[in-house]
Amino acid sequence: MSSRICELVSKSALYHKRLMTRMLERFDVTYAQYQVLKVIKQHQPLSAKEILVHLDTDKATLSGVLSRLEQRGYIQRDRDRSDKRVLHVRLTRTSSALLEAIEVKETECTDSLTHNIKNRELKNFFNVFERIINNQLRKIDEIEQEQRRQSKEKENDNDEETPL
Amino acid sequence: MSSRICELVSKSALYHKRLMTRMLERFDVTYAQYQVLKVIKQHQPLSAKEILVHLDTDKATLSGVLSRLEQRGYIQRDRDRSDKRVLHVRLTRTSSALLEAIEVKETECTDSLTHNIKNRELKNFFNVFERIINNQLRKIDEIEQEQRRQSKEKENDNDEETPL
DNA sequence: CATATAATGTTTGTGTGCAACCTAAAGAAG
DNA sequence: CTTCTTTAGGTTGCACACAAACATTATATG
Repeated sequence: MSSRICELVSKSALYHKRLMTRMLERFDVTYAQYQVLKVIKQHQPLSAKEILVHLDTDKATLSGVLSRLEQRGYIQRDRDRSDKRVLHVRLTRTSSALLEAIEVKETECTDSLTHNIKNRELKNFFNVFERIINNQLRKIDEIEQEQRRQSKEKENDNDEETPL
Repeated sequence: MSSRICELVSKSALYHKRLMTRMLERFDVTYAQYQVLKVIKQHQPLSAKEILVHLDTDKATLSGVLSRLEQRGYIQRDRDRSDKRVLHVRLTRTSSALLEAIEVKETECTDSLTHNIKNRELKNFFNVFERIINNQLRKIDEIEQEQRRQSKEKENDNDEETPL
């Protein structure tokens, strides 16, 4: 029965991505790009690191997405003058207008997901879902610690063979 | 509020994939590969097309995964003698044994997701989730039809310019 | 039989997702 | 000032998602 959760979550995430991709097709923007653009819009100007805080993705992935967005003229990347490591990312006029149009379509899509679901049902749904997600996080932690222990043991074994 | 669904679904799917990836790390198998192996185990021997029925993925992706699985000696691919287009895919001894071990770990992971959730709560959760997924599918259909109408119109426009 | 069409897989190209490594700049310690 | 460490971001390599084009083999149809 528990494995049913994984099926539903995976399937639903797949469909969500598919829906967004279809919706974004005619705007010629990918879902990942749109998510980044939204964050930029809400907080611009901001650095790459700040974008990451809002997105649960990876800096390597983000770097690629930003490159493509800049190439297409959707964003501007400038270095900070006092600290030349950090970026200042902001939208261009083109993308600001584009985002307005997309956001309308997006709410249309997300709203359609709940039209036959009562408020009370939804509330319980969220409640259980959040507990499940916490369980996921806990289990991930548990496994990562397990791995760390094992690799530390291996490291110690190596130290014995090749000491300082 | 509806957009909260998308957040939770995306986040949970991400965590699920992360959990499975961590769990599979020491078996040196990716999550996609494991999913394919599981389907093969349950129905072997079977064709690539039949694998796709059980997986909601793409034939191009599957082709790559199967190549890698074959390279590592986890599966065997033979052509059907009477219809040389179709494959007969089956596990090797190595992977059969491996799968047994992995499946134990997997149930351990999935079971941990529900340990603090009552049966009734879970039942309601599934019920709502399934309705949401249906709504997702409906909306995807709606958008795909919209796109088809638009591309058909464009096609007609082209026909007027370049008739037979 | 010959040609058109359909079915099964593979290949190719673009965009992620993610780990591992690299660079340049900033800060800290001596 | 010099060296060590940390930080922001970029690059590389591998696997996958997915669209589109392709090859091969079957099948339908004239």
